[in-house]
Amino acid sequence: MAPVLTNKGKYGLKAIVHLARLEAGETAQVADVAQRNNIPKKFLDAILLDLRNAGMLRSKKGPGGGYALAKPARSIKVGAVIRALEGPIAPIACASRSAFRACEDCGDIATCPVRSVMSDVRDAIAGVVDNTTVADLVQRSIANAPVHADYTI
Amino acid sequence: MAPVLTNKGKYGLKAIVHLARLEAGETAQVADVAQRNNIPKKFLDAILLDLRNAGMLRSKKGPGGGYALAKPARSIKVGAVIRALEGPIAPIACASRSAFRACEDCGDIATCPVRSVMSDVRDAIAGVVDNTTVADLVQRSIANAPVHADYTI
DNA sequence: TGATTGTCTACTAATTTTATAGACAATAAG
DNA sequence: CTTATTGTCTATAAAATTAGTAGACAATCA
Repeated sequence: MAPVLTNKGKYGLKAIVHLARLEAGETAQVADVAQRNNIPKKFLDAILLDLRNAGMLRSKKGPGGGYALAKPARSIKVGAVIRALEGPIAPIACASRSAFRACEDCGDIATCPVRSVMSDVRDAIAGVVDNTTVADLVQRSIANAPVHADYTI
Repeated sequence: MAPVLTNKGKYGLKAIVHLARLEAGETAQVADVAQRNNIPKKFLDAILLDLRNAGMLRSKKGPGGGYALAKPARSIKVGAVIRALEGPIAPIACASRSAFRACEDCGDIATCPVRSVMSDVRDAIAGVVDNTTVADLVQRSIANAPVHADYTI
């Protein structure tokens, strides 16, 4: 299959997890997030801007500025991040709820078997990404880490 | 998201459902399958060839030739069709079982939260496409069709 | 032998992804 | 109020992928 999650979405998820791991009130600069996660800085600029415009991040310009979450990590769904950066999650437009569009080659939507199974796929994907939050991702990355990982060289 | 199911996969599914609706022993020519499903003929050539090489279809050249299923529709999984035409179903290579590949920007696969949630998505997608057969698609397209559809003008 | 139908390679066009460049805007510090 | 810093935004370009086409070739049947 064609990639569902492009670099844009991957970088965005990594970045928002990075921000979710900051202490309360703390901010991080784009350059720092980019360097620590091996993300091209200019590309990350555009990504964080999208997430900010979607209401998930807040930002501050000037010296000491940077980015932070705009709301609690547990209230930010992975699906919202992906939709903000990549658009609808449906594998094909005719199976999308938010951006339905019929195929030009489709004779009858009601009887199209491709649409039927891809609707099921859409629901299955949504079932995962809309029931997983950024807070869950933070917890998993910690849970999977070796003990004392922070203290190794 | 980037499209998961490209035209290639969509056309392939439509074509194999078309073939599954033939009567036992019957074959269909590429030109006919293409015309009836609004698929570019030359493009469909390549698609059916892929499905044939994957062992799902059999073909016969020359006058009276054509394509037919190589095995019962209930034994052909939608997932197999998609994998044959589009490759692995995982949204990202690091979450693939059949074609795993680590991201270049990834520091540690074990703690990567993106990989974690995308593995769940992969499993969710596989849960649908590997539990749906071409026979199921045929049945749905019939079940959803209006009564006597075959007799309307 | 000739018409028909699938097989296969090579190629091109269109679209999407992945960035990069550079001007601009806001803010803090001196 | 000037300067350095950091985010904002538009425009553009390179690379990769998808979508489709062209045309020669191979097998089969009448």
